[in-house]
Amino acid sequence: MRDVAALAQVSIGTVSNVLNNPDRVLPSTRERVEKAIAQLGWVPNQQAQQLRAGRGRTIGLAVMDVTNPFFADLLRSAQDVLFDNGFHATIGDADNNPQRQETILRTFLEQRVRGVILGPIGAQPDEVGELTKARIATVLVDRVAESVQCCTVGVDDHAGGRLAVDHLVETGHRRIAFAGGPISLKQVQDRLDGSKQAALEGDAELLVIAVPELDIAAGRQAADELVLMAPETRPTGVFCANDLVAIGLLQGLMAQGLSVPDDVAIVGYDNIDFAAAAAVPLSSIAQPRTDLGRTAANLLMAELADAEAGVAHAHQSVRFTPNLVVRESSAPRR
Amino acid sequence: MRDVAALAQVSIGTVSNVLNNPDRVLPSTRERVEKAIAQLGWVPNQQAQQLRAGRGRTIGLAVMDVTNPFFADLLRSAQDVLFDNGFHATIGDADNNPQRQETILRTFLEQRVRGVILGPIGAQPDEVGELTKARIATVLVDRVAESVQCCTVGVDDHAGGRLAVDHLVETGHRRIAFAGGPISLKQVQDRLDGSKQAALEGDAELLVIAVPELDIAAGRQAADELVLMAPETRPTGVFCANDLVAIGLLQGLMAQGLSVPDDVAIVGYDNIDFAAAAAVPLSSIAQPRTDLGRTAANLLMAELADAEAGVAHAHQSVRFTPNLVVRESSAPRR
DNA sequence: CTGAAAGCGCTTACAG
DNA sequence: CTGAAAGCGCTTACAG
Repeated sequence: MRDVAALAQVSIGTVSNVLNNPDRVLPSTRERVEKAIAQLGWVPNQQAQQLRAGRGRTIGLAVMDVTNPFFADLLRSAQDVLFDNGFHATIGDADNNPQRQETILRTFLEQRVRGVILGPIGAQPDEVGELTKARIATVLVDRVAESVQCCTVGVDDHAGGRLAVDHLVETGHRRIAFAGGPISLKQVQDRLDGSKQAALEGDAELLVIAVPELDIAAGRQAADELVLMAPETRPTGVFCANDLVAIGLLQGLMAQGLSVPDDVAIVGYDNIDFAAAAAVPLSSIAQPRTDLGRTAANLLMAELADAEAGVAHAHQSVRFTPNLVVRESSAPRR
Repeated sequence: MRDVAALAQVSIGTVSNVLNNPDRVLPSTRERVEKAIAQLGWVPNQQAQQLRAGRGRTIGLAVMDVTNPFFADLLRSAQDVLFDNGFHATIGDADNNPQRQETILRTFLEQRVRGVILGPIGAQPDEVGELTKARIATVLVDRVAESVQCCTVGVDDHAGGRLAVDHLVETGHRRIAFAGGPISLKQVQDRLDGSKQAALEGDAELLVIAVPELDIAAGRQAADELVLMAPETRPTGVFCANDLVAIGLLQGLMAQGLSVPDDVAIVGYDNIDFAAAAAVPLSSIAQPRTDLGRTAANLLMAELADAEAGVAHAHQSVRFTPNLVVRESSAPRR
C-alpha cells in the first residue's frame, strides 16, 4: 500500500479512501491511485484490514463429513446465500472426528470469523459456548434446539425414524433391523428412538446393528452380519441411519446373493441424489437439505444484521419435517 | 492479551513468550500466565499474529465442485496430510463457476494464505500467476503441466479417454457417443480427444453429446437425446466424461425403458464409490484420487520447506495413469 | 528471565 | 479534498 501511495504520489490514507470511501476523493486522484494499484498488482491485506476494522466478512462453515453428499449439498446451498450477501465462506471438514471439529472451531475463533454455521458431531459441543462468548454469531444445523444459546435449524429425526419403520411395518415386516452408529451422534440416537417407538407400536422386533461410522464401508459391514444370520431369524427389513450405509448394505447383500427387497427390504435416510440411482433404487427419508442450508445462512445473516443495528437478537429454531420417498428397495412384498 | 498480561501481572511480551518461546520464561510465571489465559478464555488473534509474523499456516484448497464425490475425496486426502504437517485447510467451492473461482482465489490472496492447492476450472487461470507472483506456493491438481510456473499433479485424461473407447470398441461397439461438457474444461477436452483417437483407430463412429455441466442432471439430459434417436442409428455405447453424467444417463435410459448394457453400454469416469453401487454397476475409468490429493499436498509441503530453507524449488509434475474398471454396464454384448 | 519499544499493513477521526 | 497521526493485537530484537 505504501508503494501504491508512493507511485500515485498521495498519502496512504488517500489510497485507503479510494477503496473505502471513493466519493471522498477527487476523480482525478482516484484514477491515479487505481492505475497505481493495477500497475503494482497490489492486493489489500485482509489481516490488516480486519485487525483495524475489528471485523471481517468471512463465515466459517463446518460439517462432519464433506464426503457425504448430504453435507456437500447443504454447504452448497448455504454458501450461495452467503455469497449473495457479500460474505466469504471458509469450509472446515471434520472428517467424522470430534477432535478435528474442535480444531476447526478453534481456528475459526482465532481467525475471528464473523459467524459460524456448524453441523456438529457431538451432542452439544462446548465450543459453541466459546463462539457465542466471543460474540461470533453461530447457527447449528442438522440439529434442533436443546436450550442452546443460538439459532438452530434441523429436521425432526425422531419423526424420520418413525416414518421409516412405520413404512416397513405397514409393508408386512415384523423382524426389522436398524443399522447405524455411532450412537453418540444425536441424529443416530433420534432416528433409532423413532424406530423403536414405531416397532413397538407395530408389534415388530427391532434388532440394532451398530456400525462405527455412517459410510458405505459400514453398510457392507452390516451386510456381512446379516448374511451370517439364519434366514428364519434374519430381519426382513432394514432401516439405515443414512443413505451411504444403505448403499453399502445393498451392495454387500447383492454381492452375497441376497435379493433386495425380496430377502431384505431397505430404507435409507437423506434421499441423496445417488439413492434414486442405486442398484435397486432406494427408499429413503428425505430431508430438505437445500432448505436447511439456505435457512441456516439466512438465520445467520439476520443475526448479523441485528448485531449491526444494535438490536437484540431473538434466536430461532426452525424445524423441518422429513418425508418418506418409496422406491423399489422397499416395494411391498409379493 | 492485554487483559491476560494484567491478570498475570506480567508484560504482554511475556504473554507472547509463553506462547512462542515457553522455555525462555520461568516455569512459575508461565504457569501464572497460563492460568490467566484459561480464566479469561483468551484466544490469540490470528490476524494480528500473521500480520506481525509475516506468514501463517493456512492453506487454501479450491475445487470446482465439492458436490462431486471425486473432489470431496480428493479434498479429504489432501487435508489429511496438511493437518499432519500442522497446517489448517480452508476450502473454497467454485460451484462450477469460473467467476466464483476467481473470487475464491482473490480471497486467498487477500488472506495471505501460505499455499494453495487448486483444481482449476478454466484452461489456465491467470490467477495462478498472481498467486506465484505474491509468493504463495501453488500446486495445480487434476491438471498436468502446461509450462505452468508451479507444481502440478494430474492424471492422463487423454489416455483415460482412449481406454474407455478402446474398451467399447473391443466389446463390439461401432456407434459410440461421448457425453460431456463444457468443452472449455481441459479434462473434458482431453477425454474427448482420447476418445476420438480410439474411435478412429477402431473404425467406429463417435457422436458428441454436449452437456452444459458434469452432473447427474446433465446425464439425464443426454439420455433424453439418445432416446429420441432411431434405434438403428443410436449409439450402442456411451462414454461419459464423469460418473455423475454416467449415473444420470443410466437413470434416464432406464426410466425410459432402455436397457443397460443391452441397448446402450455405459462407461463412466472417476470410479467414485457410487459407481459400483449404481442401478447397473458402472464401468469406469479409475483415477487415483486419494493419491492425487496426497501427492498435491506433499508437493506443497516440499515447496514450503524449500522456501523456508531458502533453497530454490524445482517444480515437479506428477502424472498418474488411469485404469479401466469393467463392471456390468459395459459387459460384453451377447 | 522480563519489560519497553518498534512495527506488521491497514482504517479512521481529525485538522487543514 | 488530502495528509498526519493514532491504534487494531500481536512478535521480536534489544536492554536490563
